[in-house]
Amino acid sequence: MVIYNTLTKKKEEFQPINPPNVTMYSCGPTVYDYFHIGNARTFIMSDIIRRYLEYKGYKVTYVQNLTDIDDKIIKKSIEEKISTEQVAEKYIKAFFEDIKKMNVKVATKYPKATEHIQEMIEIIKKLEAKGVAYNKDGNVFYDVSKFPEYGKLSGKVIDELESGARVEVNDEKNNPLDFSLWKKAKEGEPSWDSPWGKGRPGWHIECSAMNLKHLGVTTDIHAGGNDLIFPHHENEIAQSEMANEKTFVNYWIHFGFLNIRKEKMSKSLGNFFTAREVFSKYPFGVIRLFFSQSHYRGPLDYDDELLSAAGKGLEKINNLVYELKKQIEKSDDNCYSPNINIDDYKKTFENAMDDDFNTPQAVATIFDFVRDINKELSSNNKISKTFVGDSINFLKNTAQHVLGIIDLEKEDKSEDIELVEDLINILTSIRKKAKAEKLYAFADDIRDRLNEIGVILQDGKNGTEFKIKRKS
RNA sequence: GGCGGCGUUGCCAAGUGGUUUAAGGCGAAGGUCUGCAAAACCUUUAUUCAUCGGUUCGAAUCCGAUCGCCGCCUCCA
Repeated sequence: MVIYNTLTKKKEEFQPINPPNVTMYSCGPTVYDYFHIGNARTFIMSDIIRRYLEYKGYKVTYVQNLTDIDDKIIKKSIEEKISTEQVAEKYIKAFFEDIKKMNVKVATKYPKATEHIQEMIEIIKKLEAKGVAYNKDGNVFYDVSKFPEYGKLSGKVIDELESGARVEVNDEKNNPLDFSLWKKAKEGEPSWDSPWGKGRPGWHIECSAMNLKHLGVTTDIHAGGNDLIFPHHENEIAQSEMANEKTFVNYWIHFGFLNIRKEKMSKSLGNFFTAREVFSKYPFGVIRLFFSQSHYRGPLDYDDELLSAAGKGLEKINNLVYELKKQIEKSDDNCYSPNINIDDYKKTFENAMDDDFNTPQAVATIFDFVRDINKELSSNNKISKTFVGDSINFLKNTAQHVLGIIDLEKEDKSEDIELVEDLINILTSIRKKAKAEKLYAFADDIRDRLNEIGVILQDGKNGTEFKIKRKS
């Protein structure tokens, strides 16, 4: 399996430090607001990578942090006249609701910044002792010039950054590129005691601390959006590698942006949709399929037309799932067994995913499979039970467990459903009589009205079948 | 100004030296099935990969130039 590593700008063979264990860190949200659908893309693609590693048999420790103290949270708490804790609590709750809707697997741990203040202080102390950090009246900064490899992730050169047009001016820093490790508390702000006085941590230090505590000195995989490469991840490397004197992360994975009309979706541009709006409009399978149909590193345009195209595609997969589930009940192993080797599809799927998580190709394999199975289904009445079972398992292992676009268990029948089915059967038998007497208008009326409430009637060779259209 | 990415059919999107006269999805056209539909299946839908040059026996894939689009360098997934 190869992974494209931002650090080396190359695809590299994936070699975990301690197989079959894999440690993976995914940059989580700052909980000051609902996250948008662009954030959702990185959370979902990160989830798919994690799921595929598990599919491959790795034991993944997957950590996603929650940034629950920072400038934006403080700003929000002032605006809403509530505490920063209350702001964080509200949006952490929303975060969990949202990722559940997105069918994102729960991480091993969701550490919070405010629960790691002591660990952060320890790292800063180390950096200070090594002369890499300096204290200016209670503000502690990292001296970028002391880390010779600064810029190795982003490909930036310190000298050129300094002459650039957009470097922040801050009189307290020795060098404009130096960044905050510890921020001195301002009047009324939440703060913690530290050797440098009351204050709160800078943004980057939390990830260094949580990685160290929950995943160890060197992490196998660290993932996040493209915009975190610089300065966030660059700074994490600088802090961690200076403090620990070991490689911080072996494989850096970065996700492309979700754009709107070719422009980056962002809070500041105001061109965003929250994940919760989008996920209440489309089922998770549609959105996850949409994301899976393009590569994680590339940009992707958000567009309702494209979402509904993905919806049609998903329906195709779900139709087959429905058909297979029906078949398995009535078939046995005396039935015809198609000359199709499901392992071939499995291999193709794995080859695609092994190549830097090429989900578009993996999805293409699933569609090939769907077409080929449908072909068998349309030319043969009954397929052997083993084959149907294997087909279901293929879809379960790929589309469900790895991509998370379908859910085979979801349709488990309840008693109410049985009653509904009996009622529909009564209606279809009445309709059958009407058709026999060529009362087509009457028959169509039954079909149309059932269709309106989501019950689809389909007349086939063996009589009328029905399916209940799933809402999500 | 520095750094990086991208430009493939009507739309989305894989492919990055020969197995590709370019996968898959959506759309469109025709057909099978049907009382009519729906679903499903079959056929068709890029001799061409922004443009122009070059390297090579061979390029969408490598090199150079040009045009266009986007991102990072400030919080940002």
